[in-house]
Amino acid sequence: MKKNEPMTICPCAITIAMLSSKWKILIIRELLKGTCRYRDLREQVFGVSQKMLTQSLKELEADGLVARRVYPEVPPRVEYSLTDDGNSLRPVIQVLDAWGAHYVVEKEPDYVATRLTSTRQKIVG
Amino acid sequence: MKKNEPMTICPCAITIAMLSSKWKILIIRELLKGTCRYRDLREQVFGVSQKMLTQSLKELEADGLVARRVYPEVPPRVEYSLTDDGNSLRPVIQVLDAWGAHYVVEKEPDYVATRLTSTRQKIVG
DNA sequence: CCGTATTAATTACTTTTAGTAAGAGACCAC
DNA sequence: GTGGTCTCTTACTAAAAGTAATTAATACGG
Repeated sequence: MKKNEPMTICPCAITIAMLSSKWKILIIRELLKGTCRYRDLREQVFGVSQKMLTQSLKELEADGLVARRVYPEVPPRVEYSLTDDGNSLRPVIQVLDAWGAHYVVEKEPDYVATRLTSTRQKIVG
Repeated sequence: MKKNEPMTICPCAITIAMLSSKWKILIIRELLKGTCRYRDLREQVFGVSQKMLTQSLKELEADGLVARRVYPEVPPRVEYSLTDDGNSLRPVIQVLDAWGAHYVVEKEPDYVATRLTSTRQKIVG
């Protein structure tokens, strides 16, 4: 926790910073399937609140991973899609997915479910 | 946000649940290099507090990713290492690492540093 | 002896982040 | 006008993370 030290940036940490918060990864995972409206994401990304969805999308846009397109209609229509940088996360998401699937098989779904619903977040969908 | 719905577990979400919190990933990244004492981790995982390190290690142990071995000495010696399941995360960490490195090259280090030190966490090391 | 150093935690407290729920604006169909 | 749709905001609460001080046990220097 020392300050004013020479630091080198750890690439792994960058990825974590960009994706931090479970929601971002799940949002990108959904967007990998194709362009989505805000409403679709809210339905598909199980458990995300409107606030966190908006906030996550804003940050992802700022990081250049997600593109936002507003259609001047009423009711409003906003479409989200992945940029090239966003799409470059496909193999990352795939590996996360594969490891999770492997872990379930190893440990039995019930065991994993216990862990998911313990002190920590209940991520499902 | 509906309740009492039939749910299927998303493998990607499982991975996120197991690794959630930047510290766990950075801790595992360090342990991939070999067995470590608590003290080593505190030095190598830049910025982690004793509390978060202890807490993260406890959860990782509970999830079967990390093994903890205590030597009855004074001052105490506790060694941490990865289990087989923990080691199976190597490709995951590698992909995170690779993507982060690619992102830096794409965006220029200064730009990335800005993002890392904005509203969100300052992960370096 | 007595104070100091060491290691792996823990505890109390503060700050930050996430979650919940309600509302706002803009227009159209009825 | 009343209700409905859609994308956000805002105000508030709960949970998680960060900070800093403290502990237990003992060896070691002087």
